[in-house]
Amino acid sequence: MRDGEMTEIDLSRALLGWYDRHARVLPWRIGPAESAAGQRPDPYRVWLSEVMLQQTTVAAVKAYFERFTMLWPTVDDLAAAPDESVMGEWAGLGYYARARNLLKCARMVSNELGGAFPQTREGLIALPGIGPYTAAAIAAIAFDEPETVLDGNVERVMARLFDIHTPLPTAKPELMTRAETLTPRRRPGDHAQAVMDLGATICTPKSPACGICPLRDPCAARRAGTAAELPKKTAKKPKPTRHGTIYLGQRGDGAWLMERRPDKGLLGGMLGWPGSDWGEAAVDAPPVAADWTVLPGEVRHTFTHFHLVLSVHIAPLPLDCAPERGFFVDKHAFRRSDLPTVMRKAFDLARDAIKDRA
DNA sequence: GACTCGTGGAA
DNA sequence: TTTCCAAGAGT
Repeated sequence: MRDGEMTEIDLSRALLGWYDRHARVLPWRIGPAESAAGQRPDPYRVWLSEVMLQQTTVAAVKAYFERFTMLWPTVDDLAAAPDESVMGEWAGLGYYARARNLLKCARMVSNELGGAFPQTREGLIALPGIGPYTAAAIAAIAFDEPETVLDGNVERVMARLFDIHTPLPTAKPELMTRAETLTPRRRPGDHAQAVMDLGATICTPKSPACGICPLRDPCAARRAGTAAELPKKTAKKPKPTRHGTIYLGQRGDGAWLMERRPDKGLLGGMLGWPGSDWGEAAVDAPPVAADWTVLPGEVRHTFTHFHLVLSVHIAPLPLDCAPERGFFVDKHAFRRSDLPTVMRKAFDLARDAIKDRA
């Protein structure tokens, strides 16, 4: 079949037919049969999943989604939760501004909107943490509004389907236009999820499974043999390496000296160990005078835009210790799982060193 | 438009 | 080991 013989309606129909048979079963979804029959998923669960899924894999999100909905089944429950609880439960998932905005958004919906999410893209995008993609996704999936989502999956599928070689992000408007032409008036929510499922399971970044793709016939890139090299992307800058020092001090009663990081910036709002700034070289900056010991080895961690090497120092602290910065977290209140990953790595290094010494 | 902002799995 | 990258948003 040639390109011109398949209309947008044909493409959309082929995709929905595939979705009806192969839709992934996910905790925040209803099935395609229920959706086609007019049922809708819980907007709270759709919103929560979409925020968690921003730049994050389905595999990583599942456990967090289950835990959040167990602790806070409704948006009102989440709105009433203490900041530290939500940040602690988000720890390890990354991009912590999402958690801060999640709480802001939940409290706006609960306190100002009567606990009901806006049903339109315009209403949703006005809320914190909800951008162009997420607003369209919630409107389409939760309310079956005829909105078009454009995420990494959709970009890849469109670039291949229409053999577009313009590099991202320049190509975004063009890809959006293409995606819009495929969005059907019936079942736009299922259509959105169908394109994303296709991108996640068939039209994958590396070695796409074109042989079993429902759109293999109309796909221009497959015909041209360029599918695997699309979409084109502009080259990224190399990551510099930064160095720093952090301090794990433990009082005789087992309490740890910790600090809450400021809301703005890296790991904003998260619990962590006090330390130096991170720069060209590691500098000494203990939070309190004590007998600090440098641990052998180091913590290595890579963030989005730099590598980090941390020197870890430990010290026993007196019961009457009065540090300039931070506060003590009681031995029984301390939870490793409340920490972002880089802070967990430092804790593990210190824990092992203390264990080996004993 | 350019930067910032996490993490873990796959190749 | 390094690179890529996953349902992006905020500044």
